[in-house]
Amino acid sequence: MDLHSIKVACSSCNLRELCIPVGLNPGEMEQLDNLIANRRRVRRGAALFAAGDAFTSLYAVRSGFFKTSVTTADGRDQVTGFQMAGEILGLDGIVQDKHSCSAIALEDAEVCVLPFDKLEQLSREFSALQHHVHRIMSREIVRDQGVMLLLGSMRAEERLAAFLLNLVQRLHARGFSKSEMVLRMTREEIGSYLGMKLETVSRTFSRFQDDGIIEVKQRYVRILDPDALGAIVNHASPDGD
Amino acid sequence: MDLHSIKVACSSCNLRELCIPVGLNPGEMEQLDNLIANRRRVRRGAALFAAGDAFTSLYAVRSGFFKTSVTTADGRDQVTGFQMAGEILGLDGIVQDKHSCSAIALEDAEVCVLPFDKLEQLSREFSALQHHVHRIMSREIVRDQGVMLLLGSMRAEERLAAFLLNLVQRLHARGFSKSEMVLRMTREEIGSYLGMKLETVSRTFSRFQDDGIIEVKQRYVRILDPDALGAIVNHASPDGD
DNA sequence: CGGGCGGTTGATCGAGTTCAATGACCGTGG
DNA sequence: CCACGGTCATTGAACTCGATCAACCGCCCG
Repeated sequence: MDLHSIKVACSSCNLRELCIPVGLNPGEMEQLDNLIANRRRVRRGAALFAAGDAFTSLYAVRSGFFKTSVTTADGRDQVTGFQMAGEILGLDGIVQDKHSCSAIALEDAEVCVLPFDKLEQLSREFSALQHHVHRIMSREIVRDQGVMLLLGSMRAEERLAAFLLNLVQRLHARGFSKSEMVLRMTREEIGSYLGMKLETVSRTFSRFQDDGIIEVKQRYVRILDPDALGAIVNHASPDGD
Repeated sequence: MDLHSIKVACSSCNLRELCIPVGLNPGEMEQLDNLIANRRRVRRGAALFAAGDAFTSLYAVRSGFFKTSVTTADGRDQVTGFQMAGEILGLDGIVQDKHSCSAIALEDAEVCVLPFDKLEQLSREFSALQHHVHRIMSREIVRDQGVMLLLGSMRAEERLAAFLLNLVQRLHARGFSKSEMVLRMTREEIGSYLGMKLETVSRTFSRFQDDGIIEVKQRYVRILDPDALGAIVNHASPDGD
């Protein structure tokens, strides 16, 4: 029981500057503490929720790392995102009262469970919380637009460069290095997310390494030349203007 | 003045079964009527809002047809969606109080302006409206996941087939034909949305026509064999299982 | 120490892009 | 009413990037 429902407080959480509590005053945060039913542990490889599951709650990642993916009728699937501490999972479930994607832990993880009916109730009382919920959903929409841009109009090198910069930037916001990281996902998962095959991901990593832009050793990646990476992202055509 | 701010009522709108009012009782709908500041006309080719514009309102498409698109630093842009009557525009603006994409009218259009602060206020009073706003945002997130799936893991034929079926289905929900349509966008815009070049779009149209699946004449499209189109979408590999 | 999963690298292939020319449609003005 | 210009669409031919097929490596864990 203790393992699967641990009472915690947003007000004392070290993610409060990144997670739901952002911008709430102490009184509002206390209400939020009452909302959070419990935490839930998810083992590496296990699903927090799967496509088709009934929707009841949103989840705030407390520790660990997730991927979300959608699946077609014929079995192919597409990774739609990777989520780390402080990020919110489950927004897809609201429309149809069931989840349309699956969330799988890529390493042992822990999430805070936010029963959605209670969150709505509390949002009606506190306009700051209400607006914050709206912002979180809008942020997800904007993020998705960015992924569409990436998938629809970037070449392999640009996609991987954008992916690495995005990842390291989010890790940095959580206190990790600005230039080093250990990837939590396989080449195949990166490929699925970026719309390319695992071999292409691997080759592109190698090319970046040969060019002295990054250092790669399996899951470990170090960015040596962030500017070069940035230049790759927003400079498609190989002309020199 | 009259041309640009026309008072209207959701309660008497013929889109009330598709738009914001869905599921609201008469009292709630009356409140909604007070919310809607006015309508706004947008000429073909003009922007309802552009990336970077201050966010103040959501917009419900009353008539006409829009595209939304995002632009990279280096000038490429990606069409992220097409919107028709009853659909909501502007959700991307909430996070940063400014729009991150542009909405361009593909034909003369009219929208209902929904000031977002007032919508939030009203949502706090009426939980049905609140939940409905959440559903609209979640629906957009799920739609975006579908586009990612399309862009990340489908081939040209599948993308176009999925696109045509989606479009005709939405038109049918609005009382139009189940099999015929006139496209409001160019081949280039379709290509941008689907992550392919206009020539490929055109060639794929021609191939579908040669196969007797559709009839195409410029912007006019008639679906002759919807099942074949459906089979193309969720049956990637050309093996016969 | 051996088995297996994940990753790298090479060789070949092909879907879709690119470049280019032609054709259809539409509004405008002579 | 028709000629003209412009935009949008179609089609062909050559090319290219990334996919596919295949072999091998290396790291981790039992």
